Amino acid sequence: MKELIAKYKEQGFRLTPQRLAILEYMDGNTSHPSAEDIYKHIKAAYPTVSFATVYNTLQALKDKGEILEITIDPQKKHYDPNPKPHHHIICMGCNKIGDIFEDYSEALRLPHHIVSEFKPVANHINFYGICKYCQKKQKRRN
Amino acid sequence: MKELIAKYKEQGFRLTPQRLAILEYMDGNTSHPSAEDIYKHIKAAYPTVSFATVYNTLQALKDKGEILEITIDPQKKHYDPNPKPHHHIICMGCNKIGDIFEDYSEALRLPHHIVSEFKPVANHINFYGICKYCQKKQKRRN
DNA sequence: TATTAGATTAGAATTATTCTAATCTATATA
DNA sequence: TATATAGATTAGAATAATTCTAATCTAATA
Ligand SMILES: [Mn+2]
Ligand SMILES: [Mn+2]
Ligand SMILES: [Zn+2]
Ligand SMILES: [Zn+2]
Repeated sequence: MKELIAKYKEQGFRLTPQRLAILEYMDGNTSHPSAEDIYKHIKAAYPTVSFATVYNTLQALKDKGEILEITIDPQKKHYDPNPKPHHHIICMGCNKIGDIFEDYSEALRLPHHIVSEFKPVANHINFYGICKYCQKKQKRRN
Repeated sequence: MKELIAKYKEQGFRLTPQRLAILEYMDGNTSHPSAEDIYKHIKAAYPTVSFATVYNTLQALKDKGEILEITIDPQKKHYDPNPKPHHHIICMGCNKIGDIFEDYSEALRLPHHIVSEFKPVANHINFYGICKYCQKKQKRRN
């Protein structure tokens, strides 16, 4: 975290209290928060913070490659402070997102006709499932 | 297509001209249109068609398992008349989406700690790349 | 301490999607 | 074929996520 801050300063990334709060909230956070989750959290300490700041900061961090934007929840984007390529599983009940650090890249060979149409850059596997909590909820309903 | 219509009638799925137009447009369509793409196309033949009808019909077809909703473009949902599980590659330049029918399921084993937290239901691989057209465009810029 | 490029803010705008409630119609049945 | 009606369509409002704007503020530098 301190190294992070030093690194950002070097890069001329101005460190404002709002940005520090966002960085602190994200640091090591494995909950894959949405912009709103982040906004609400930061707002507790900085009541005048705006969504624009949250989105601007997320965009800046994304551009730097420090966070990932996750496209798995059809409702909204989620953000991941772990930029190391990995995969996700989302609960179809409550949208909770889990990390999957398995490396499947060897197996994900693309067919030739695709490679001749697209230059592949990255890949990301979305697993869909039901979390333990939602499994219980389902049973209760039956 | 005719079988499709027969099948829907059996199921009590009322066949309106708007729905037929949507079905015809989707049938065999590999372009992964968005709701707006579909709306614009249908509107040419049925100028009073509404977005609500497009979304309602897509929802109904999704519920029947006849189409897939694709979460790969962070901007909007795309729809796929091919409900057979398969994967996609999206061009990071123009958002064009291609099909990948490779079967990777054997390789996509989840680690135990995930399986004990989530009951897996499905998976979908998003490949990201640059299509030929956008590759050319990039070169032109250099 | 003064300067200023860049950041923050409130609120408006935009975009995708869903909702509402009035009207219409595909289908079943007499 | 005419009628009844459950279900579909519609225009437009509402909602939700995200982006934009332009006025104000401030972190970093000198
Ligand atoms: Mn993650
Ligand atoms: Mn497809
Ligand atoms: Zn859940
Ligand atoms: Zn392209």
